[in-house]
Amino acid sequence: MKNKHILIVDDHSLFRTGMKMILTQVGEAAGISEADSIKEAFDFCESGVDVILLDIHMPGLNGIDGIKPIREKFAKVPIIVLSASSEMADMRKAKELGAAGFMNKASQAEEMVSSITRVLDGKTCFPDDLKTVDGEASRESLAGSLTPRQIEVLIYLCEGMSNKLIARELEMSENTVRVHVSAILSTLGAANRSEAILIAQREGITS
Amino acid sequence: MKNKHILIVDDHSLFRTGMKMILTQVGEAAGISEADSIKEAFDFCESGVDVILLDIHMPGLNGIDGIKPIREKFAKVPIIVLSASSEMADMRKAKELGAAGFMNKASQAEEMVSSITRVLDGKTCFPDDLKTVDGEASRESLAGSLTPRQIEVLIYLCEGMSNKLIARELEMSENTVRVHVSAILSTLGAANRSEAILIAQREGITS
DNA sequence: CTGTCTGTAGCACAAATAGACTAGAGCCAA
DNA sequence: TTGGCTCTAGTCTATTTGTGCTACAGACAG
Repeated sequence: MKNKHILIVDDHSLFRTGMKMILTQVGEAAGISEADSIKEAFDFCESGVDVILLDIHMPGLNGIDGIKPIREKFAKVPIIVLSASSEMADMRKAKELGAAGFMNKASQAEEMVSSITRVLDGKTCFPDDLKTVDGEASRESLAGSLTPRQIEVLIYLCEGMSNKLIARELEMSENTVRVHVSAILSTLGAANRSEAILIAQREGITS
Repeated sequence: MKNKHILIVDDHSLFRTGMKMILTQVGEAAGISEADSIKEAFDFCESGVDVILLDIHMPGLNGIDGIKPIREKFAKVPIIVLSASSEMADMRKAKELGAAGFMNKASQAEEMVSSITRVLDGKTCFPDDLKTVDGEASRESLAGSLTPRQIEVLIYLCEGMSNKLIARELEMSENTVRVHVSAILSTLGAANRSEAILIAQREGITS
């Protein structure tokens, strides 16, 4: 775990602190960064990290929907999904979307460290129960049919921001934001941005 | 906080670790114990603690269900309820059951420490919305400052409906809907209807 | 190499939204 | 009865939003 940079993405600062403690004590990681949202996580990814610990339940855009855009933009960085509830559905979804591992927040510290080590070694790490991703294939999530950039826009959209503000935030023109928003509305089947927020939330974003 | 014994009850070991870190760094507490269930918490109570930090969501006996028995057996020990979700219902329930405080797990460390200090001083500590006592008056924070008609409009607003649709639904002119929506935005401190939806959801106004 | 997809951005137009006004009708408490 | 509040409805702007186009560059697959 030496010379590795770890990014912890969780909206609970105390969890981040606890995680950081464990890692500094045991792992001698080169660096540990903390982000409290997908949005912020992107910024850290830009400056380079070796593994991401991503909480699955966060306000705004769900962690599970954050996997895809991160994977596509920073393909080399493995993601370990964290969850408080060991729901099979969450695990399977995380695996399908390209996560490298899945950890329950209630796990023992040693267990977590070994999982992270495994993933840093290029392996994957899922609970035993998850043997196969069998034919059922679970219905495609709506977020899955959005492009990475659209999801980024959706993140800000879901915070109630105007097109102008989103444009400033993502450093693109307002026109471009509109194109993305239009595409999002069409994909989600929403009549307006308010409905888009509600649909995004219903599809697992605030649950 | 000196000479005080703090008990952390949470099934997530990392959260306990993070909490413990914060407390040892800042608080010079005399002792910090960790329990991962209500059952175990009882054992620690026997040997005497000064305040209990109790997670509301735990496997087995729920935290919220654990408040009452602990209060009855160890009436002197104040309980601060911890939750990942700042649900108004949870807060209210915790208060009714005799908790001395309520903290969101996503709070900043300083905020948590000051909450604990308050409670150790014999005070209570609930989020502002709930601070005004009187049971039913507590809910009246934001929703109470809206007129009945405004709340009706807000309900449809929160379904993502346009002014035109709301007007049709409530059988009033679109102009009137606008007046109500304007008043709602102003009262809630929202910049636009999307923000109004988010605020209304957070405050539990429409639930 | 040739499409296709994605992200970017522009233009134009219609619709929706937000804010600042005025103003009347009805209700209720001081 | 008066004053205040709510609900209603209107006008008038200014801004935002949503849609339909075109266009180009980069990535990627066939």
